[in-house]
Amino acid sequence: MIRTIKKLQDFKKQFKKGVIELTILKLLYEKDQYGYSIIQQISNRSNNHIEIKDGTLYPILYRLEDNKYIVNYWKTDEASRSKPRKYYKITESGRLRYEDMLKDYLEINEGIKRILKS
Amino acid sequence: MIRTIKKLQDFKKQFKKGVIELTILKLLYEKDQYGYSIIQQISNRSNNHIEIKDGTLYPILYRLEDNKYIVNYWKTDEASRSKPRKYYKITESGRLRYEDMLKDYLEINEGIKRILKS
DNA sequence: ACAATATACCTTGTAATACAAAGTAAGTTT
DNA sequence: AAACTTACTTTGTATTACAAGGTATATTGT
Repeated sequence: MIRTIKKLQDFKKQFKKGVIELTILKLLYEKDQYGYSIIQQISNRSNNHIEIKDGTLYPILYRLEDNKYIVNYWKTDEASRSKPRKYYKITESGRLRYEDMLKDYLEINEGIKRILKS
Repeated sequence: MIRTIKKLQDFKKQFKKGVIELTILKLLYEKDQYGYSIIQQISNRSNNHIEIKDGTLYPILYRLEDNKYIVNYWKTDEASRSKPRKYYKITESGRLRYEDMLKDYLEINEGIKRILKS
């Protein structure tokens, strides 16, 4: 049998699969945000344990938008900037999505915990 | 800008990415097992919250084997069966791999928890 | 004022993952 | 004998996060 040997993926990267979307929805659930700010918040609130790349974030935002979970609008901040930032806002269906995801996440997490202990 | 709209993947499936490997290594860390038994144990110990398909498990086992984290041997059980089963055994490097993965898993998990609460 | 860095957004291509769906064959149950 | 479960295998596919490239404006240091 011929099998090409594949290098195992970095596991931090693996563990992030799926949960990034969950964390993004959570942050937008809390308040409207622009992309760059989401990246920083995820990094800060996770004590720098979770870092996501902008090249990862933006495609996820478009995906969420295509699926009507979020919508965007451009906004120029009063402060000093002249250049507007692209803000994202969660929709009602996005909130439901988040709640469903969270439920499943907690379930899977509970299951894993049970396997890992003992 | 043209983007093909992609349906978002079932999230239970997503959350499993990466952690399946971790749970398999954990079970083999405990004792030698054959493939089918691993599937059942993951299901049982997770209270049926995590179900993996045989078409998912076996390729992972081959992957782990290619990477020298596990080795296999055929064994015929005394009991009654005449057909041998393919047992897998974790290697020393597999144990290290498990410990590294666990560390990262817990770290990511802690980070996510911090983002989700509040 | 100028350079360097940070902010903010975007796109293309790629490797890895879990699964569906198919198959083979030997046990066990009815 | 038929039906079901156990046990292992393979091929093809959708999705995901990222690397690596890009553009352009804003801010900071000297």
